Amino acid sequence: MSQIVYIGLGKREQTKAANRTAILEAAREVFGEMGFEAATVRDIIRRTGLSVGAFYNYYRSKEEVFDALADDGARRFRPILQAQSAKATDFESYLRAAVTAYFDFIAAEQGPWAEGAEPMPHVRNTPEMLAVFEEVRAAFAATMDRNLAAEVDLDYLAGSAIAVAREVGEGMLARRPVDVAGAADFVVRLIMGGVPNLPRPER
Amino acid sequence: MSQIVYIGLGKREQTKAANRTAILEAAREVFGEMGFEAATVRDIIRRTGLSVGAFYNYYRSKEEVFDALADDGARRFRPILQAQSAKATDFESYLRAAVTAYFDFIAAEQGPWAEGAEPMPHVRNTPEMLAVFEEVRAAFAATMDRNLAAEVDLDYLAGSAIAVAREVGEGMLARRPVDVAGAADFVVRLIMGGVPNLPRPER
Amino acid sequence: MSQIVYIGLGKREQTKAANRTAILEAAREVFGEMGFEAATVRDIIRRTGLSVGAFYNYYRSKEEVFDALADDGARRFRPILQAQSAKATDFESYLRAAVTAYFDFIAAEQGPWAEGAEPMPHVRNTPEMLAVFEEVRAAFAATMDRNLAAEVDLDYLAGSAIAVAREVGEGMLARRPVDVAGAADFVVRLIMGGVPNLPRPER
Amino acid sequence: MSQIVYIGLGKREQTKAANRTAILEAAREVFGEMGFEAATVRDIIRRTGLSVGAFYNYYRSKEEVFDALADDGARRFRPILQAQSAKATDFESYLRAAVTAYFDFIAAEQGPWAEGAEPMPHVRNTPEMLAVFEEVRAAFAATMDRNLAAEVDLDYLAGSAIAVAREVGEGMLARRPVDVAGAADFVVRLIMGGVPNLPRPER
DNA sequence: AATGAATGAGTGTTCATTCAT
DNA sequence: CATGAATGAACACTCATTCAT
Repeated sequence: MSQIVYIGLGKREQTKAANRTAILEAAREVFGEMGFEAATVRDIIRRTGLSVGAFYNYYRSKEEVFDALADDGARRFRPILQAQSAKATDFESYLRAAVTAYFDFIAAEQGPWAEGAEPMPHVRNTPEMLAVFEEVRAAFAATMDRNLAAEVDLDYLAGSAIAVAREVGEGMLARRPVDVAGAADFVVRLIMGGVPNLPRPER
Repeated sequence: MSQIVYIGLGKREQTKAANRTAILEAAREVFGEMGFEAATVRDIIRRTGLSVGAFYNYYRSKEEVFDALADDGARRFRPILQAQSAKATDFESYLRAAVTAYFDFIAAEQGPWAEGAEPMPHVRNTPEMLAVFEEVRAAFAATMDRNLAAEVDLDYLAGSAIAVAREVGEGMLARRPVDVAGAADFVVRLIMGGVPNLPRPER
Repeated sequence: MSQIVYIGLGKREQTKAANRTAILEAAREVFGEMGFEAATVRDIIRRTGLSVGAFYNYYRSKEEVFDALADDGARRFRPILQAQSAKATDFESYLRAAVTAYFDFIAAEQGPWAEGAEPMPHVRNTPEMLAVFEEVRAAFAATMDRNLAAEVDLDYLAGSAIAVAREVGEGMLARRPVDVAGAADFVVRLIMGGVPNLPRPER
Repeated sequence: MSQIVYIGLGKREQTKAANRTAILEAAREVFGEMGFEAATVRDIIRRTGLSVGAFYNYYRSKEEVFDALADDGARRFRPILQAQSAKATDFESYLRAAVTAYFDFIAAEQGPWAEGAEPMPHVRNTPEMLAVFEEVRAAFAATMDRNLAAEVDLDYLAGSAIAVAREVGEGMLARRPVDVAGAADFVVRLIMGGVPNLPRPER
C-alpha cells in the first residue's frame, strides 16, 4: 500500500509564505523611507503587486506589520550579531565584526536607493532597530572588560556606536568606490580610541 | 498727552511679526506633543486664536512651518556655535563648549517634549542644518592640530560627532534629572579618547 | 450717530442654514429609501451637491444626522398633530384630521417618487417615526373617552392606526386619481367601527 | 452485510440539501441577531462549518439567502393559511384562525430575535409574500358576506389587516410573556368592530 | 463540490488647502 | 488681511464575490 508523502510545503503554502515575506519586506522599506505615520498601507502593497485586501489577509493592521518587523529583524539580525559576539574574544574585534557586517549588509541592499531616489532614510525607532540596539548593548556588555562594562554608560555608548555606524555608513554609500573596510576602520578606531586614534585616509 | 511713535515697524507690521512667531511657537509645541504627521494645522492655530486662513497667510504649508522651525533653531544656534569657536583655543575645549551649548539649547527648548511625548520627527536637511554641519566641520578644522586636521576624514568625523551629540542629547532629555554636564562629558570623552576614556557614571 | 442694524441673517448664515436643511432633507430621503445601515454618507451628499467634507462640517457623523432627523421630524410634525389634537372635540374627529393631514402631506411629497422610482419606502424605526408615534399615542389618550383610554391597549392601537394609515396611504398614492378624502374615510371608519363600518367604494 | 440503499436521494444529494438548509438556518439566526446589512457572509458560514466558497455554491449572493428566507417563511405559512380558509365558516372565525396561526408561527420562529436584537430588516416583497397577500384577500372575499365583500375595498382591507397583524405581532414579540391569544384578540376585534370593540387588557 | 486566498470597490471619516466674503 | 465653510483626495479597514487549486 503506497502513499505519496509530500515533504515541505504545497504550492499554496509557498505562495502564502512568499506573500507574507514580500509584504514584510515592502513594509520595511516603506517605513524606513517615510516613517510609520506617513507610510500608508497602499504604499506598502503597491510594492508587492498584491491588493489591499491581501494585506489584511496577512496582517490585521498597519501596526501589526510594524510589530512583525521587530520580530523579523531581531530574528534575522541577531544570529549574525550573536555569531560575531561568540567568535569575538574582545570588545574591539566584536565591534569591528559587527560594523563590518552592517556595512556589508547596507552596501548589498543599497541597490534600490542607487540612483536619484531619496537619500538613504534615517530609519529610526523601528522596533527592529530597538531589537538590534538591545543586541548591541548586550554584546557590548558581554565582550567588554567586566569592570569596564560595569562602569560605563552602556546605553549612551551603544546608542553612540550605532549612531556613528549609521552616519558613517550613509557617508560610505555616497562615496565612490564604496569602501567598507575603510569606513568600518574609521568607526572602530573612533569608538576605541577617539580622534587621536583615527585612521588617515589615503590621498 | 502724547502719541506713541513707533520707530521701525508700524502697528500692522508688528502684528504680522507677532502672528508669525505665535504660529511658530504653537507649531513647536504641537509637533513636540503629537509628532509632525499626527499634528493638524487646526491643532496649531487653535493655540494662537487665529483662523485656518491666517495660517496660510504666514506659511504656505504645514511642511513649511516645520522647516521654518528647524531653520529657526539652526539660525539661533549658529551664532552660539560661532562664539564658542572664536573663544576656543584647542579642539577639545571647542568640542566641549559646542556640545554643552547644544545640550543647554535643547534642554531649554524641550519644554513641550517633556514626558512620554512622541520624539521630534526626523529633522530634515534644512539649508540651515547643513550650515550648522559646515560650521562644525570648519571649527573642527580650525581648532585641530594642523597636521591632524589635514590627515583625518573631517566629513566622517564631523558627521560622527554630530550624530553622537544628537543621540546622547536625546537620551539625556529622556532621563531625570537632565544632566547636561554629564552628557557633554560623555560625548567629549568618547570623541577625544574612545571607550577607554569614558567617564564612569555615578551609582 | 447712525448705525445700520442688520436684521435677520447674513448671506453666509443663510447658506449655512440652507445647507444644514438640505443635508437633513437628503438624509431623510436616503434613510427612508435604503435604511440607515445601507445608506452611505455619499448617498446623502450626492443629493445636495455638496462635498463629503461639507457633510462633516454640519454633522459630526452619520449617526448624528439620523438623530437630528428625530428632532426635526418631531419639531415639524408635532405642531400639526397638536393643532388637530387641540381642535378635536372627540377621538374620531382627531383621527380624521390627523390622517387627512398625513395623506395631504404624503400626496404633496410624493413628487419625487412619482414615476418609475422605488415604491414609497417603508420608513421604519426612524427616531422621527418614534416621535410621531408618541404624539399619536398621547393624542389618542387625550381625545378618547377617559374610561376607554384607560382600558385600551394604547400602544397596540396607536401602532395599528399608524400601520393602517401607512398601508392605505401607500395604496392611495398608487391609484389614479389620488383620493385623499376617500382613503382617510376608509382608515377612520375601519378604526372606529371595523369592517361593518367600512365605506363602500364608488363604482 | 448488506449495502444500504438510499431511495430517492443519493448521499451526495443529501449533503447538498443539508448544506442548503444549514446555511438557511444560520442565515436566519445571523440576520436576526445583527440585521441584514451588518451581517456578513462569513458570519453565516462560520456557523455552518462550511467555507465561503461553499456558500456561493448554494446561493448566488447574500441577498439571495435573504430572499430565500422570506420565501421559505411564506412557503411554509401558505398551507397553514389555506387550511384555515377551508375550515372557516365565516369571516371573523377565519380572521381569528389566520391571525392566531400567524402569531403562533412568528412566536415559534422568533428564537434568535429574542431580546434586544435588531428588528428583522424590512421584508421585501418576495413573490411568496405577494402570494400570501393574495391568499388573504381571496379568503376575505370567500368568507365575507357576499354583499359586503362586493362592496368593500378589499385591497385596502386585506392590506390593513396584514399591516395590523404585522404591527401587533411585532409588539407582541417584544412583550413578556408573549401572549398570542391576547394579541390575536386585539387584532380581530379591531378589524371586526373598531375601537369600541377592543378588548380591555388585564391590569 | 469544497476551499480559502485574492480582489478592489466601497465605508465612514479626516484634514491640508483654497477662496468667497 | 482675516475668516471659516467648502473641497476632495486620502486614509485604514471591510467584505461580497471570484477563482485557482
